[in-house]
Amino acid sequence: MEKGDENSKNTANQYSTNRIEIDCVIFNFEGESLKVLLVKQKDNHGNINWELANDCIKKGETISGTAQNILKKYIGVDNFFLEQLKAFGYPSPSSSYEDISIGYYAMVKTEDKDLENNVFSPDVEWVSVNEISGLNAKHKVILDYSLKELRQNICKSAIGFNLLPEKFTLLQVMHLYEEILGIEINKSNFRRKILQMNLVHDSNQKEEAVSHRAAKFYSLNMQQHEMLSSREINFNF
Amino acid sequence: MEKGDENSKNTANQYSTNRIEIDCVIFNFEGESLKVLLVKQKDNHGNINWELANDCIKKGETISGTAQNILKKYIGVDNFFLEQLKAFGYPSPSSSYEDISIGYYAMVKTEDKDLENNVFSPDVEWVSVNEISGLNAKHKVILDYSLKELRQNICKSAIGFNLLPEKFTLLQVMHLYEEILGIEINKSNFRRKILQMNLVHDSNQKEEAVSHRAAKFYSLNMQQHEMLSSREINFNF
DNA sequence: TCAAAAGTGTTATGATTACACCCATGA
DNA sequence: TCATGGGTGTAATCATAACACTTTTGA
Repeated sequence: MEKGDENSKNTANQYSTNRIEIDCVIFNFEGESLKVLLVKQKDNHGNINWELANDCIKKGETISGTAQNILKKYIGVDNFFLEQLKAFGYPSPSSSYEDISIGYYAMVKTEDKDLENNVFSPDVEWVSVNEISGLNAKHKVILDYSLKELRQNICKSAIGFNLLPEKFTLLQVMHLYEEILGIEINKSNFRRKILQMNLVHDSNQKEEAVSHRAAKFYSLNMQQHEMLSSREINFNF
Repeated sequence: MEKGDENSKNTANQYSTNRIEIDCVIFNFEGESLKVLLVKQKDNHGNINWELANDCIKKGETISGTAQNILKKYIGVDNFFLEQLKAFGYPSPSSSYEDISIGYYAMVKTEDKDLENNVFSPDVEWVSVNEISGLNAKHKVILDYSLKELRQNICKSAIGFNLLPEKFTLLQVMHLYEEILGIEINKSNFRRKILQMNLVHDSNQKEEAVSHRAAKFYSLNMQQHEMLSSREINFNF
């Protein structure tokens, strides 16, 4: 129980020698469905296994810097929303110290998703959150946690708009909330609510070439940095 | 940017050699004020410095296990609420890898606080959150984050009751919320709200020897494990 | 009998819900 | 002209806020 009585292979004795990895749950909203970027990996037996985008922390990198670099590597663009979830510990196969993952979640705008081309590796896929299978157990825990966090946070802040293009229709917003929260929302009540929040403003543009009345495009009435803190937003449906 | 090209002093090469510490913000509600346990520490120059209860991860310990052991060491009792905040990174004085703190916050019931005696060290103090000074910068960040988290979580779950004795009056609950949220709450509206939530039940006991009308004691109508998940609680004042 | 805190009741306001309806457009 | 989705209006219901009031107790 006293300090300094542990094995000290590491230069920083007295400190633990846990292995640390950064894992990113990268979200995208496309075709009415919430998707996550998964990376294909072959294990020693040649079996295919999916995992979250991840990397270890490089010399000189901060932990959030590592997460940002993972995003840049897989997504190419660099206007994304990124926030830490928490640290996850799990038994190490090779050490008596737990392995540690620091989980992050990110959101990428649909319009930025000329991603398929940018991604260096073909072993990458956007998978609907409802259709994920073969994700390793440790990453499944992080994914589930990120979904819980995402659901909570889109209700108390405007971060959900990071999944939509710059210009969007009110119904797109509604479908986003319906999909992520797994609920049905009344259309007219949703419109009234979001409009009187003064959160979006009319861009004076309309849909074109749709086979029904064209919807107005709106854009978000808020700076990126205001998203998480500030402004009392309450999307309780 | 490729894996495995970093310096590999550590046995676990390819993995980083960040130093990790577990920090605990331990809350207590006493005499109408929210307090935090701080530990006195002398730096190399003999100056007094306060820090959060902390330790490094011992061999064979999980990260949450380390946090629990910190609680046991400083508090003595072992029925406390404990939850992780997140991982914090900050520049290391001695390495090009960031140092990492995994922050936790804990709540200790007032009645369990025959703590002053149990605590092994005299260099420990309960300080009102409004009166904290001399806390080192890294721990200040964690403390501030824990307060934000605490404020959010007591509004959407019943975890705040972990700061109260088993039997409490409705006004005690109200004062707890007023103190933590830094607001004033209307008494009759608060009573109506909490009673119709069916969250507490009348214990058929009353205050004794008070120089005013004795208040009823209530107790929480919920199991510990239900606290965080489940049950739609909404303490929006 | 007074002060202090417990505890009750009432009304006004505002948000949410449910639902019916009209509008614009391409096929 | 019909189907489809965009968009408006309204009445009922429910939660909240504000505030005035009564009750119980020890000093």
